[in-house]
Amino acid sequence: MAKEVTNREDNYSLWYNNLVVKADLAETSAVRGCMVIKPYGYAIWEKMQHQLDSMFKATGHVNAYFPLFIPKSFLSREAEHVEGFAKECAVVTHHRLMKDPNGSGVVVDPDAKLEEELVVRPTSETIIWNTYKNWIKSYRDLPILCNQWANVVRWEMRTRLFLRTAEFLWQEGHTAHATAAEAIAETEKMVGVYADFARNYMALPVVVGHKSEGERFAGALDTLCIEAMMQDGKALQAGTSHFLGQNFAKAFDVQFANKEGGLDYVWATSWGVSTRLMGALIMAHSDNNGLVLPPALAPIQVVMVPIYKGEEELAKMREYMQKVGDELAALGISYKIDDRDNVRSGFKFAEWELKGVPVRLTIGQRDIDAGVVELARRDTLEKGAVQREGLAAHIKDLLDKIQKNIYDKALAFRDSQTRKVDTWEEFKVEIEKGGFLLCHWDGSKETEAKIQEETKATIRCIPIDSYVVEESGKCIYTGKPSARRVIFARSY
RNA sequence: CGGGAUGUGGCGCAGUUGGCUAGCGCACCUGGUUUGGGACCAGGGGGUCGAGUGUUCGAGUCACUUCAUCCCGACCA
Repeated sequence: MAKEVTNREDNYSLWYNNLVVKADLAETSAVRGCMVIKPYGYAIWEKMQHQLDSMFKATGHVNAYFPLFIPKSFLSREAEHVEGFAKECAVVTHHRLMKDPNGSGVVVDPDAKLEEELVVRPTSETIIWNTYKNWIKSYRDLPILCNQWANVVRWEMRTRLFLRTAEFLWQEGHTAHATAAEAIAETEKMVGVYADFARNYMALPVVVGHKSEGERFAGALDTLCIEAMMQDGKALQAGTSHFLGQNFAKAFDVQFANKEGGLDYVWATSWGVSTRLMGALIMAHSDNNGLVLPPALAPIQVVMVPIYKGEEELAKMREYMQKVGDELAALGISYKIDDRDNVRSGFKFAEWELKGVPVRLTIGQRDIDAGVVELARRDTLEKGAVQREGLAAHIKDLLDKIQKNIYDKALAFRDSQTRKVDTWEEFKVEIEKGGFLLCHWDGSKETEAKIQEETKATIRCIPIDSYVVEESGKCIYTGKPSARRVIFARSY
């Protein structure tokens, strides 16, 4: 039988697409650019959601929900914001269908035209700030620290499962503060939460940094981000946290009475991560055998496959494996007993590897007799016998090791693909090889645009916690002075 | 919206210069033998060839139109 997954090395895009489909994560839908997230894929997303949500709660945030539809006029209140999103909005113009008078089927009822068109939210700043206006009168009403879990629509020209779909799931935090300092602190705090989540749960090494002016969120004064590197050397923006200044407060006239009795505009932030994180997870760790899930996000951490002959022996195995399962559950480890009788064990091995389950136990009569189980690690593909005695504790320890190993491997890869480049000639050669290029840049939007035009490389971020190189040098493109290096890369 | 390609059972494909009953692999169903790395044997079901028009005695195959999808650009979390 042919391999389910094509080789990463042959065609990274095709490999990625096949993997997503074969591992039962998602598939394209009948609607252009949209995606069906299948139960297994959604289970991973739910793990992410729950972890992120608890981290948001721990930092004082609460959840709320705002409308899907945004009056067109709201979007245009903030000039840069509308410019950034206008080209990719889905617009609702009518509210009723009718029978086609000239044939069969239905047509849009021309009499049901909306007075004002509604935009399906590409992001919720405008509708939320229009709401916050009513919530905020005094400094005593601040801060407001809300998050919403929602879907948004951005009508992209070209889509790719998880990484860029016309509709996607995400969370968006929107906060309101009395002072700029407090809002900036919030922006920094939340990008820190994202970095923590990416590193410790997704096992994804990320660089925290500032976006350049050209890459900044439409309407923000500053955008902080986490940037990751995929196994093909391309960069992926995995999360953003924006300091919005008073732009939205001014656009929606949100003022509050300060302690001194004067009126001030509110300071705002917004921050979000999306199902794109699923794409990052898949592309960062998977190999040619399929998905590799970090234990912290694996819906199933341990799968047990019985080896048996006949009903009677299967029943015995079930009983034996259930005891192992109970011990695992007692330590908070999720497991699955794959007792399907209609597929062979070899098939099961391959299938669970494809789905990225971190640990597999194979148990047959000869293991029981010897007081061992066969244990296979997904991350290293090693397998060997482990004593039945103390098995659950051993696995608990092992899951931590696997989590760390996956992170270390990704980090080592990223470091190996990151290098300093000092001349324009060298830059043009190196960018073709992929990876992060640490370069001096004169800080201008124009230079960044020209470099992008000529090489398709963008400034991923001005790093603040990894690859920080504060040194004077000359811009690789213009030769003008520069005080630090920034990260250039091609990106998704 | 520009450049390129592809549409044939659920999926992946073959189908020579138009020709007879449209094939193959995987998957599926039935029976049996198997079961420690994606089993094997036998039997079986399922497609009018993206859609439309035309040329022809005859079209999966040729022409035109149209739709859809994918890739490369522009756009992007």
